[in-house]
Amino acid sequence: MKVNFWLLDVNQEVVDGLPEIRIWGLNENGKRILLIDKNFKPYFYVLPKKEEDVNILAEKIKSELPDVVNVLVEEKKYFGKLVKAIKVILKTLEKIEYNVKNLTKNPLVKEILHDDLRYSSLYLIEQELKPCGWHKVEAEKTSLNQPIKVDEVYLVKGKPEAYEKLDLPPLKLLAFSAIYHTKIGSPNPDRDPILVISTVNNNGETKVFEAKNSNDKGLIEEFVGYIQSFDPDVIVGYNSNRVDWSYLLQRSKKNGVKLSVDRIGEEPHTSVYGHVSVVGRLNIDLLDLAEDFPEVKVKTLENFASFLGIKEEPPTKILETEIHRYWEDKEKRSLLVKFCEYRAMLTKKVSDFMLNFVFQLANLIGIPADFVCAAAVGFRVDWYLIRKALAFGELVPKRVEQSFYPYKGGMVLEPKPGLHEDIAVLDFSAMYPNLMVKYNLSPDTYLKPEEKIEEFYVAPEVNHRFRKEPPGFYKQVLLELMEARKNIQKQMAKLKSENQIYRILDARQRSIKVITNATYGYCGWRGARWFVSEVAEATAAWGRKTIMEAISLAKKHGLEVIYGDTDSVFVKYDEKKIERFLEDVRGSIGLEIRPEVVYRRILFTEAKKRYAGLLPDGRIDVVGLEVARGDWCEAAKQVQEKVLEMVLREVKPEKAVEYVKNYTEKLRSGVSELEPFIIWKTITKPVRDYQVKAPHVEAAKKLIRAGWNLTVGDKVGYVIVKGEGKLYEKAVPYLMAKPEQLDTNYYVENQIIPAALRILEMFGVKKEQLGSLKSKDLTRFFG
DNA sequence: GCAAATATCCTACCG
DNA sequence: ACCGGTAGGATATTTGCG
Repeated sequence: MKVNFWLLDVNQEVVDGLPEIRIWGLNENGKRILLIDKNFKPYFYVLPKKEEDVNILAEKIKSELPDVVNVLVEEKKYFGKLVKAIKVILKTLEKIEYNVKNLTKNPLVKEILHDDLRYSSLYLIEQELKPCGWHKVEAEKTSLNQPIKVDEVYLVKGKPEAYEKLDLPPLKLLAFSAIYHTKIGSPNPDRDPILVISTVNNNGETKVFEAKNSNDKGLIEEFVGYIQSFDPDVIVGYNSNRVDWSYLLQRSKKNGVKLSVDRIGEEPHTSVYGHVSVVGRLNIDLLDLAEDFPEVKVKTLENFASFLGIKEEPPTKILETEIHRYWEDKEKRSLLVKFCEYRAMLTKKVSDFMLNFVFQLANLIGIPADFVCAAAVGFRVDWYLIRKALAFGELVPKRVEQSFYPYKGGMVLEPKPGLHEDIAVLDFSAMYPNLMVKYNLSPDTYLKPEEKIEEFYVAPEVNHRFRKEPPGFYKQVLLELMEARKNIQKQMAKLKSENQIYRILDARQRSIKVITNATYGYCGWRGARWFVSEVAEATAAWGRKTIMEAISLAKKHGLEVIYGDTDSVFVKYDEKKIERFLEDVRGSIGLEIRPEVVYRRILFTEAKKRYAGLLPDGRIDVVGLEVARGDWCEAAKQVQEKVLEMVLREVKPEKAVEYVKNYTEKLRSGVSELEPFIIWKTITKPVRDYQVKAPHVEAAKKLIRAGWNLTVGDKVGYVIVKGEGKLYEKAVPYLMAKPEQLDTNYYVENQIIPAALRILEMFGVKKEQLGSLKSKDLTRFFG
């Protein structure tokens, strides 16, 4: 019989020593199904050192190595070159490692490939199965003797076939949030129980599980029981991969409870990319997705939700340090529970915004959704290319850390400082991808210096050569991506934006854009499987040539160029001239350049990559300046923003001077809250590895000493307090400081005034006018 | 011997 | 654990000065 299904998750099992693939899905009737495929055999490729040895080697492998089912000599491509490869098909997964080790020592063997690709991922790719997409397959009903949480189990008989259908099946989703007990520092699962877990499902039903007398055994059992009875397809949390699942596992172990939350009655386990796998369900950590939004500086659930436009205030604001007091106070405990419910509800709402994109990204990349969320951009591109490579008959290179030389990147023009009126920003659309297509820049088209052929492109400055024909791997992939995106946009144009299909299409085109734009960065990444530095270097070189040509054309058309960065030119707005210029660029450069925005007024300092402009709708765009940064305190950023408003909207710098002066005077008299003065910085390496004593590192050490878990990548929020000595001696985690301790002088002199002066010094303003007490002349007298 | 000048470290931004 | 180009704060080290 034909079975249709939407692919949720996939995993591999070994039954009686033989590997099998398990596909978890939903069918068109909304039933949960499991498909078991026993037909796919593990394999790897062997490349001989000398092509003439291929048959001897193949024979040898077949006769001498254990577990080999079959050996095929195939014509493949490797970095575009035709090669003879031996496909070694095995009966089990067990002997792969042994055989690979054995062959590595064989003098006839040059390289072994595909043994580093997971069996279940290879299956998805080889069978052309796409996660979060619809397929049909010939299968027959079967049953398993282990208890499995699905409506039907099938044995796969044929090759699955994808079909186009955009609608999602009726997925059951469960969002959860947990609160842990602790008196000092971070909660420790060895010591501190789980106090509350709250869940919200996609029907809006809320559940709360509470510890009884600080014993969380019952809580865990009830939580597990609820997951089993609600039986979600998707579980979402926030920071669940790193924190909640491991905490739950450790508390379960301590309580002698089995955390069987998956569909086969087993416990969650950590998988690749730090992702926690729950068999048969998608376990999605929304924090992984927050990493894709650089606008969100401190990645709390609340900040992420607020960025997405979810305006929900917490019932009570509870700091981490206050949790145990709320719990121990019988009257306040309900507030803590409400707070947990609020976080679960926020998690659910964030998932409503994100899931379409997640599903479309998984569908495009071709690996399960929970997997794709946890993978960094480089690995997403990697998996996309692996799938394309197999379709093109290309062998997949291994991921090896390559030696690496820095190379020249994009070109940035010196801005013309000051205020300018009516400035148009014109930029090349998808410059790097288009250059890669235009000049066929790809790992397989790169010509080494000794290679002699007739038709090639030569990159400017760096002189790398690339064959014109045939179209390279990157070119084919990029053309396909760009074409697909155009088609989707055409379909979208026919629909209304509130239509569900429109939203899915939008998510799909966004996921395509992400991969397209990451391809250049990927090709220059030394960890990339298809890393050839010359490709990245040539792309950047062509980029520089292109923008320089655009600049000289702009000048030829009488346009005054104010600034430019990589793929953009900022020119004085003149409709007629710009029109002729754009036309000329299309004709003589052959790439499309588009008007992006016309700023009514724009301010440049002498610095590159930093400016602020007044948009036609009255809003202000701030680029690169302190307002756009996460490592300046909120107060300084707000002052700078106010200053920019007065300068750009009203052109009244003197008004801004008054404002800043009043502000600093008031600030010097003390503050009542710390929040606007917290400075957030990331800990980028283990604290003992730092070569200098930096304020944020000293603050981090204080937190660690107080029992907080701080790991690389975490942000530390600190304030500067009054006292003697170096700045780093006065940096204190904000949780450990009181408003009256704040070193207001530091904030005036080193935060507010520099941020304001950055703008106002363009108008000849001196820091003394803003209330600074520090000046070179004065220190000479008094110092 | 000290302060100014310069170098280095560090983070976060732009495209 | 995607690239290079860039700014700017703070600390560390060197230089200049009889």
